[in-house]
Amino acid sequence: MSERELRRNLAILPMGTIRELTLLTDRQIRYYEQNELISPTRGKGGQRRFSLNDVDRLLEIKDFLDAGDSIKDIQEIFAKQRRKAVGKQDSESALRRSLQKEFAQIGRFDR
DNA sequence: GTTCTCACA
DNA sequence: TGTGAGGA
Repeated sequence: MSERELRRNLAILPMGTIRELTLLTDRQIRYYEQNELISPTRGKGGQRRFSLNDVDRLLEIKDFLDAGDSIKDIQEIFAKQRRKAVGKQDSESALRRSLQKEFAQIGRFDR
Protein backbone atom coordinates (compact mmCIF):
# COMPACT_ATOMS: atom_id res chain seq x y z
CA MET A 1 0.00 0.00 0.00
CA SER A 2 1.30 3.43 -0.89
CA GLU A 3 1.96 6.15 1.63
CA ARG A 4 -0.93 8.16 0.21
CA GLU A 5 -3.33 5.28 0.73
CA LEU A 6 -2.07 4.82 4.26
CA ARG A 7 -2.91 8.43 5.09
CA ARG A 8 -6.34 8.10 3.50
CA ASN A 9 -6.99 5.10 5.69
CA LEU A 10 -5.79 6.79 8.86
CA ALA A 11 -8.88 6.66 11.04
CA ILE A 12 -8.72 9.64 13.37
CA LEU A 13 -11.86 11.69 12.76
CA PRO A 14 -14.52 11.70 15.52
CA MET A 15 -18.28 11.42 14.95
CA GLY A 16 -18.88 15.16 15.17
CA THR A 17 -16.49 15.87 12.31
CA ILE A 18 -18.09 13.20 10.16
CA ARG A 19 -21.52 14.63 10.89
CA GLU A 20 -20.49 18.05 9.60
CA LEU A 21 -18.57 16.68 6.61
CA THR A 22 -21.38 14.42 5.42
CA LEU A 23 -24.42 16.32 6.70
CA LEU A 24 -25.72 13.01 8.06
CA THR A 25 -26.96 12.40 11.59
CA ASP A 26 -24.86 10.19 13.84
CA ARG A 27 -27.91 7.92 13.96
CA GLN A 28 -27.66 7.34 10.21
CA ILE A 29 -23.89 6.95 10.26
CA ARG A 30 -24.12 4.24 12.93
CA TYR A 31 -26.91 2.57 11.00
CA TYR A 32 -24.77 2.39 7.85
CA GLU A 33 -21.98 0.96 9.92
CA GLN A 34 -24.25 -1.85 11.12
CA ASN A 35 -24.92 -2.66 7.48
CA GLU A 36 -21.19 -2.88 6.78
CA LEU A 37 -21.14 0.09 4.43
CA ILE A 38 -18.28 1.65 6.39
CA SER A 39 -15.65 0.26 8.75
CA PRO A 40 -14.47 2.79 11.32
CA THR A 41 -11.94 1.69 13.95
CA ARG A 42 -12.59 2.06 17.65
CA GLY A 43 -10.58 4.33 19.88
CA LYS A 44 -10.59 5.19 23.60
CA GLY A 45 -13.91 4.42 25.23
CA GLY A 46 -15.22 2.61 22.18
CA GLN A 47 -15.54 5.84 20.25
CA ARG A 48 -15.49 5.55 16.47
CA ARG A 49 -12.57 6.92 14.49
CA PHE A 50 -13.27 7.54 10.81
CA SER A 51 -10.82 7.89 7.94
CA LEU A 52 -10.99 10.08 4.83
CA ASN A 53 -12.01 6.97 2.92
CA ASP A 54 -14.96 6.57 5.27
CA VAL A 55 -16.00 10.15 4.56
CA ASP A 56 -15.82 9.43 0.83
CA ARG A 57 -17.89 6.31 1.24
CA LEU A 58 -20.54 8.06 3.30
CA LEU A 59 -20.90 10.75 0.66
CA GLU A 60 -21.32 8.06 -2.00
CA ILE A 61 -23.83 6.25 0.18
CA LYS A 62 -25.81 9.46 0.50
CA ASP A 63 -25.87 9.85 -3.29
CA PHE A 64 -26.88 6.24 -3.90
CA LEU A 65 -29.63 6.50 -1.32
CA ASP A 66 -30.95 9.63 -3.03
CA ALA A 67 -30.78 7.73 -6.32
CA GLY A 68 -33.16 5.19 -4.81
CA ASP A 69 -30.70 2.37 -4.12
CA SER A 70 -31.23 0.20 -1.06
CA ILE A 71 -28.60 -0.62 1.55
CA LYS A 72 -28.13 -4.01 -0.09
CA ASP A 73 -27.71 -2.44 -3.53
CA ILE A 74 -25.00 -0.21 -2.15
CA GLN A 75 -23.28 -3.17 -0.52
CA GLU A 76 -23.03 -4.84 -3.92
CA ILE A 77 -21.92 -1.65 -5.63
CA PHE A 78 -19.03 -1.34 -3.16
CA ALA A 79 -18.18 -5.01 -3.64
CA LYS A 80 -17.93 -4.52 -7.39
CA GLN A 81 -15.90 -1.35 -7.00
CA ARG A 82 -13.49 -3.29 -4.81
CA ARG A 83 -13.10 -6.07 -7.37
CA LYS A 84 -12.46 -3.55 -10.13
CA ALA A 85 -9.86 -1.78 -8.02
CA VAL A 86 -8.03 -5.03 -7.32
CA GLY A 87 -8.11 -5.99 -10.99
CA LYS A 88 -6.75 -2.62 -12.03
CA GLN A 89 -3.98 -2.94 -9.48
CA ASP A 90 -3.02 -6.36 -10.88
CA SER A 91 -2.99 -5.19 -14.50
CA GLU A 92 -0.93 -2.15 -13.62
CA SER A 93 1.71 -4.10 -11.77
CA ALA A 94 1.78 -6.59 -14.66
CA LEU A 95 2.30 -3.70 -17.07
CA ARG A 96 5.14 -2.39 -14.96
CA ARG A 97 6.83 -5.82 -14.97
CA SER A 98 6.62 -6.13 -18.75
CA LEU A 99 7.98 -2.62 -19.22
CA GLN A 100 10.87 -3.41 -16.90
CA LYS A 101 11.71 -6.44 -19.05
CA GLU A 102 11.70 -4.31 -22.17
CA PHE A 103 13.96 -1.72 -20.65
CA ALA A 104 16.26 -4.45 -19.48
CA GLN A 105 16.51 -5.74 -23.06
CA ILE A 106 17.19 -2.27 -24.43
CA GLY A 107 19.89 -1.85 -21.85
CA ARG A 108 21.78 -4.87 -23.22
CA PHE A 109 21.73 -3.66 -26.81
CA ASP A 110 22.71 -0.21 -25.74
CA ARG A 111 26.17 -1.35 -24.82
C1' DG B 1 -18.90 18.35 26.48
C1' DT B 2 -18.88 14.28 23.25
C1' DT B 3 -19.94 9.68 21.94
C1' DC B 4 -21.89 4.96 22.99
C1' DT B 5 -25.71 1.37 23.33
C1' DC B 6 -30.29 0.14 23.74
C1' DA B 7 -35.09 0.51 23.25
C1' DC B 8 -39.76 2.49 21.79
C1' DA B 9 -45.82 6.64 23.68
C1' DT C 1 -34.90 7.03 11.29
C1' DG C 2 -35.74 9.96 15.36
C1' DT C 3 -35.22 10.42 20.18
C1' DG C 4 -34.48 9.89 25.08
C1' DA C 5 -32.29 7.27 28.92
C1' DG C 6 -28.16 6.07 31.38
C1' DG C 7 -22.96 5.36 31.16
C1' DA C 8 -18.19 6.06 30.14
